[in-house]
Amino acid sequence: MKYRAIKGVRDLLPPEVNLWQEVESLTRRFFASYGYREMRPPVMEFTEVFSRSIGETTDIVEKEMYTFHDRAGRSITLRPEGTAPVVRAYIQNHLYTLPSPQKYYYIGPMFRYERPQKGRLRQFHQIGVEAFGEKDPRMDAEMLDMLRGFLERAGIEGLTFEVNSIGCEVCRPAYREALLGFLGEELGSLCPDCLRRYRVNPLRVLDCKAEGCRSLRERAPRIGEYLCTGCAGHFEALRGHLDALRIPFRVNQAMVRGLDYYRRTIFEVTSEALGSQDAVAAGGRYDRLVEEFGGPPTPALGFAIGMERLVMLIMERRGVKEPVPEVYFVTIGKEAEALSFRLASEMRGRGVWVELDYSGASLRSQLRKADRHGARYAFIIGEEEISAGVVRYKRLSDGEQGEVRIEGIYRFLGVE
RNA sequence: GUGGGCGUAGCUCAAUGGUUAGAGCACUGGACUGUGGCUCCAGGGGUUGGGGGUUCGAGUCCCCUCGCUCACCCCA
Repeated sequence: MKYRAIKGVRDLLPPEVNLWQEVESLTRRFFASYGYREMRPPVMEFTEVFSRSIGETTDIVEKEMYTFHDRAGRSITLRPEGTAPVVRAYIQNHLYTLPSPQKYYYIGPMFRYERPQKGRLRQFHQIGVEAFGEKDPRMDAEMLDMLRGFLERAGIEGLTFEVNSIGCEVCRPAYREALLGFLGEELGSLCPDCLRRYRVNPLRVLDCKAEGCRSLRERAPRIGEYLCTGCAGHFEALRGHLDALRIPFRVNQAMVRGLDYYRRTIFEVTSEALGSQDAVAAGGRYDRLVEEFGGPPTPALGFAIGMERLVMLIMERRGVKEPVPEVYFVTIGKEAEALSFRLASEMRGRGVWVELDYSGASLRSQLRKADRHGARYAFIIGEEEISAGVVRYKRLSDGEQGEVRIEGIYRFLGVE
């Protein structure tokens, strides 16, 4: 084989692609009732759009971005996530002049240079939503409600909803200091990975799977105790609203986000059926990002759903059904071939899926092909049928056959 | 970036260091001249991922390399 696809990307083929189409159409229908409209930002941006928002020291920016220089020497990056481009577009197109809140969704590919594994690709796809201009915690709850409803409608079960508040620029530094102080006394019992986390992103130590670090977590200071009154009140209200909407959730004080722009609410939806990369969807608030991008102060929040992971879960639950042709023409003789050629064109024009056989092979061979294609009906035409002005139909599921006049084909098929 | 597992026909897999690398499924045709599925028969299809080495002899053993996959890391 001369060429292969690049590592970590894949071809999306039928019948799986049918499932993707279903998911996309559910997205459009379902999100619309929450007032979300589609936005289609480009798949590439100036590199700073990502490095300034996601955080210079995050893994994504440090080692996972597809970055290159265009012919004018500018640094361009294939989007590793969707929020930053949408925020950029929100500001550039003055969408903040429209009545708040402004709610948008997008569907499309993201790119991260990582080692592929189950549920993790270098080109993957997200359904993302962003809502701008509303700080009320009911907006957070509304968004989780939409996410919950969407996943339910997609037919997925056994999901865990976790929420947390990581505070704001006022209270988070205080917690960070407290945690650093605590961990500084315990460096001896940290695993090698956590020694690195201690320097880079200490909050992540709480998330460690190693035995020693886990027991440390019990005694570590908790973010909940360090939230300022604003953040604490916001979080408490959110929990109340989630209860009111009967959204089952768990508070996970160890939950951390990998992107720097998050403030206050963060959340994650996971499934045990996914393997090690178990997050189906995740998101949170980013109340300062619009301002940092040069827009007016605008509270905002959003989430993204991993489409590959979502489709994996749906496939596991109900598989994929392959659509089949309605009619497969089987002909004997030139005259019959010509007739079926014309008929097929007309039928297709009326929306019937018709397949033709150009092989000129034996009747049995043509019928076998009709069967292999999974067609519902074989339409058989030979000299007898032509002189009688009929087609002979054979229902492939049970072999029942008979004749139908050519004018009566559509009624026979239940078309119109 | 690190570690484990696996690379033989389109797919799933056999083959103790020893003939010309096989089977099932799939594909094409026939048995069955205008009736599919079931059965039987036949046919096409291979650089055993690639390179080097050991050996009288390598799909099999050794080294390198590439790919896939799972996990770590990180995340959707």
